[in-house]
Amino acid sequence: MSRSDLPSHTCTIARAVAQVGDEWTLLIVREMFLGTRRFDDFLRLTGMSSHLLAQRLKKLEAEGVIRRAPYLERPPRHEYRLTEKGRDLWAVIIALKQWGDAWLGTDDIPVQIMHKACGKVVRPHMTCPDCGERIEAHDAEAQLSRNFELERRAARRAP
Amino acid sequence: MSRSDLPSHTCTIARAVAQVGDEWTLLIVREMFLGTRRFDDFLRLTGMSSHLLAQRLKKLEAEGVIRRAPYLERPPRHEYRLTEKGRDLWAVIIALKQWGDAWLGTDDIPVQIMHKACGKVVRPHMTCPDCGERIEAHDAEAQLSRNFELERRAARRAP
DNA sequence: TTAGTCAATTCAAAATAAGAAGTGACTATT
DNA sequence: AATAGTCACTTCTTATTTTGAATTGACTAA
Repeated sequence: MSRSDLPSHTCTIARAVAQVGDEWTLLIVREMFLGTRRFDDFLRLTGMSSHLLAQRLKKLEAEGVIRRAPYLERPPRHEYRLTEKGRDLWAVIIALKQWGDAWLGTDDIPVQIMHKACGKVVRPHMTCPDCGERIEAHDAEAQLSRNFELERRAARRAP
Repeated sequence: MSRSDLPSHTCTIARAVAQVGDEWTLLIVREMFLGTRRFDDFLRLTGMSSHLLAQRLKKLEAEGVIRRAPYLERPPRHEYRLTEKGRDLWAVIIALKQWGDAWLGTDDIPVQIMHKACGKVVRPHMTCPDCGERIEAHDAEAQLSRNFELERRAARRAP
């Protein structure tokens, strides 16, 4: 069985994790939501090495999460911006933030979210779109597709 | 400036990322939400190496995200379960799932979420707790604390 | 002329991960 | 009783990544 045949890779969670489930990548995406656009700023604000930053930016661009936008022709300069696919990662970053605030925070909450429509600082949470109630782990049950279920059964049998 | 002084580490998002922002760790947590509890099952269902699995489980236990629960004394056997802190990662995993379904999915959605209260399969999303509206990236504005803002300004100046 | 900015690339050394094999305490099967 | 199998790991060697420092090239500002 090859790596990509594993049930972990049929799963869209696993595929998402393969694209953005990496320490530096998530920090880059956080920076983008805070408005950072330039190579040197990413470097200084995250503390990562330039080598790795260049690599990650290339990967994210190839995946369509960010795009390079030239802002100067001579010398060639450009900035990095989130694509729509990238902006859609907002919920992931916010979920991490809420968890961090709840379990790893101190008295100071470094980043707060203001809902433009309300004008208020809020703590967004996961909601059922059907009944409008907040959903957490114990309110939900995971249902596996037939396909996925079969793959997992096979994987558990064969080592 | 030492690594832990970087503004990336004052930030609760960065701290969350340091604890769980890693490919294999996120896959382990996903497995736990799917009900997996035993070493060998994690191995087979994720495809990771036993070395790395043992290491990650140790780290997650040390951080209080999971706990070892003995279920047999002789031979000593135990399983791994999420703690409350671990279960609180649900929103992170679901946010990743929604993103994966939207941007990396095929026709088959491998994992669906059923809201127990409704009995319906739903796609949870981030909501403003104040007005109850769905929130996405463009509806929100990040506000940095005075402290965090100052740290970032310093980091941008000093390379 | 010298220093500085920006967006990288290059290179050696250190850290981490992969993959295979082995371990120890059992249970189940022949 | 001997052999095979399960579970939860650990150990080992080899390969891959990451770090950290230095360098590059096309400019601008003092």
